[in-house]
Amino acid sequence: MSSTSQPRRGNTRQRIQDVALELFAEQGYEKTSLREISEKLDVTKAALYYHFKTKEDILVSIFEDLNRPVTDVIAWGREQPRTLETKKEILARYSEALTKAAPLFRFMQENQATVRDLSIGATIKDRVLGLVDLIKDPDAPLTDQVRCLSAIFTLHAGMFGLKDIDGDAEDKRKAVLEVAVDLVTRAHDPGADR
Amino acid sequence: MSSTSQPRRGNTRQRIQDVALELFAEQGYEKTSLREISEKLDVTKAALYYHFKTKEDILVSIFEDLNRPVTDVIAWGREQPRTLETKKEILARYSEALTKAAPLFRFMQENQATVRDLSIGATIKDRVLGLVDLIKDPDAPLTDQVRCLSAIFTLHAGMFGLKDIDGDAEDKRKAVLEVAVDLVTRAHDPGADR
Amino acid sequence: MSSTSQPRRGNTRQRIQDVALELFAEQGYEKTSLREISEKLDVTKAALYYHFKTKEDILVSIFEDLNRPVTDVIAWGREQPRTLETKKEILARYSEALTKAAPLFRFMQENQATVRDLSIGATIKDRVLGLVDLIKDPDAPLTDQVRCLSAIFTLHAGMFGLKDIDGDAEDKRKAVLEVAVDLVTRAHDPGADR
Amino acid sequence: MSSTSQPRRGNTRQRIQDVALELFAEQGYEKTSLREISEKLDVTKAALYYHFKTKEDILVSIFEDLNRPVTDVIAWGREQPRTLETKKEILARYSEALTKAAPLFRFMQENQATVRDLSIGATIKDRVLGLVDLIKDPDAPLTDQVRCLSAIFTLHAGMFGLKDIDGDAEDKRKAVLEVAVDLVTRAHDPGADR
DNA sequence: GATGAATGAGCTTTCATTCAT
DNA sequence: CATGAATGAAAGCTCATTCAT
Repeated sequence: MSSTSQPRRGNTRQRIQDVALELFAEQGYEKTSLREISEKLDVTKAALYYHFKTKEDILVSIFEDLNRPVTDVIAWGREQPRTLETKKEILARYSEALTKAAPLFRFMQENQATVRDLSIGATIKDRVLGLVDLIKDPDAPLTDQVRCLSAIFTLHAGMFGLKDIDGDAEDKRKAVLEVAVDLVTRAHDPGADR
Repeated sequence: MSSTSQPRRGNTRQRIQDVALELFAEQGYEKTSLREISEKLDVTKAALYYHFKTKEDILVSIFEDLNRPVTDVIAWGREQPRTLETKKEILARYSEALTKAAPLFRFMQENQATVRDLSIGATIKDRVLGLVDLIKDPDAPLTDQVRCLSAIFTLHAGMFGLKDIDGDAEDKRKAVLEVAVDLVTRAHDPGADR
Repeated sequence: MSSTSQPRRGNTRQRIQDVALELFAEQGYEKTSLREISEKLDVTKAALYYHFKTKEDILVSIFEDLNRPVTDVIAWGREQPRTLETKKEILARYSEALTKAAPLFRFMQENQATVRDLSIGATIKDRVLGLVDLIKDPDAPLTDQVRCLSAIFTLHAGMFGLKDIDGDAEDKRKAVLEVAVDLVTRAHDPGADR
Repeated sequence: MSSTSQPRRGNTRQRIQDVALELFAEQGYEKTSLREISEKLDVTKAALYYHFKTKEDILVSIFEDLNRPVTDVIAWGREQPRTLETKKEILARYSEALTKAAPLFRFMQENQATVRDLSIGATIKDRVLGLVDLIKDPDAPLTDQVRCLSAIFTLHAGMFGLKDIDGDAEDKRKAVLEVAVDLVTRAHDPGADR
């Protein structure tokens, strides 16, 4: 009586999150139905409702779990002096955080319209804005402010836009980080090399 | 004779496209129903089907109309010498094209997951790749290739990521373009100032 | 100015009937839409409404045109003496009428449920009953009455049920007729060869 | 505890099949909507989709359940010697099978055009052809092959074509069977009484 | 003799969600 | 810890039909 069936431990909640994220990232949030998730898990739809209150709640819980590292980076950044060194370190940590929870961030990137008016929407926006604020100087020339924004978006873009360039994944990540760091450096210390 | 039950003018097709794009951009493709579109136009859903074969077809038709300028930029770029001047001009033209059809590109940015497996998905990917190819040198160091990618994505990001920075819209556009040009310049002529 | 387009004569009504019957027989009445008919004819749906009042009206008109021969057979039969010779002749004429308007009768055979509550439904039933009445003797033993019914249905079945038997179409028709005649003969003159 | 809002018994699936078959037979497949079925059952349309994947699936499930006896007759026939006795027995068993699932077969008879391109279409054709093959000799004269076909169609026709002849239902069935047997007998042993 | 534009009703299907067991 | 059965709402889509031009 202990064969064929699933690993009967209390890890169902986790499994739901895993499968859900996989499908959300692959197909988008709206196009993924609870039926699909439950079938892939070989449980009933009702089982999902035992573990989560709504479909949105599944996504929120995933987000809350995986977004922690990013929150941490921001929290950490807020307590550091606003030096160039700090900014570089923020980028490095953010890059790493993104990489670790790549499927979630890919999902968020590709489902902005959906995510925007879900409850996490505001959170996400705040997060990115918080990051940018740590890096850019509101009194700097517009161009330099754009550079900082661009640095963050470069990290984002680096996660998906490089599939068609060949090279080792880690190498690519480093190159992306380097470009971002470069942008922020130029923004931080304008005139340095122009 | 200009009131109640407006006299079926011949511009319905255009009006459908306008309203649809507006709603698609605002709420996302999936969350915009044909009922919503038709109600806003004060026609029946069936009327939409007189003008378009499917919901997707509405989007495709909008895309085909508004994407033309971008196609043109790529076509033009392909026939120019691959000089730095050309690259700058491409960025400038692309920036302008994006601005002119901002709602469409905002929509595409925020609905990537959806758009990906619609029929226009491939077209879009090709378009961006085509642009990047015009700008980057496949034999350049990875970092410089990333710079080119980053330049394009900076233009994209500039359309929505700057709402929280104040300043005149046109000023911002120029700043964004300047950063993009700078990135490409550094990629084109590496070592210049490092 | 007289090339590419359709044979611009006033034969549209006829062409509609032809195409409609073809599609009705092929796909069934309900599954054939007016859009399909009009597209195949390269006219608009509205054009169909110029020539016919409703979809049903198209079918009715076809029926009225093609059913005439059968009506004639019955009318003729009613004025003949009720001899075996007459019955044989009725079967022969009916067989011929069926063959000539095969698509219509195939259609009616395969769409009984539909046709039943169309306005022609009653007509059709009357027609078959009328035929059977000409052939069977209401006072004959049940078995012989069934033989007469069977004779008629054999003619019907012969139109479609023989596709998997090989042989010349006309040969098959004759064989079918022979069996039908035989059935009626046995019913007419019971005990003859038993 | 037996009134209002009946206590969701476990027989809903069966009830759906019953009501569906009733309506399909009465009005035809296309003209019967799921709304109609669900209203007659006092459940929602969505409930139907809990039990069946599609409208077609409802029909298929009915067919699979009720067609079994016919399949059995053919299977049985295939293992018997091809004697006249066997053939008679096949007809008898087939007649009985038809009678027991009369509504289904009435439906199939009257909705051939519809059923033809549903997934059961091929099955049905094979079934009739299988039966005919058990009875007719492919080397016999064409007329005798027709007799066999006619025998089978006589059984079919007997189910609906006799409503206007009075007499006890079982008597009529026997008469029909007798005529069919007679046809096959004459086909099996040609020349006997001609 | 036809078309262009539209409608109203209806269809099959899908979805997130609920709740008694 | 989960299921079986069901719901209410809505979606995308198709159809026969109408009517001014």
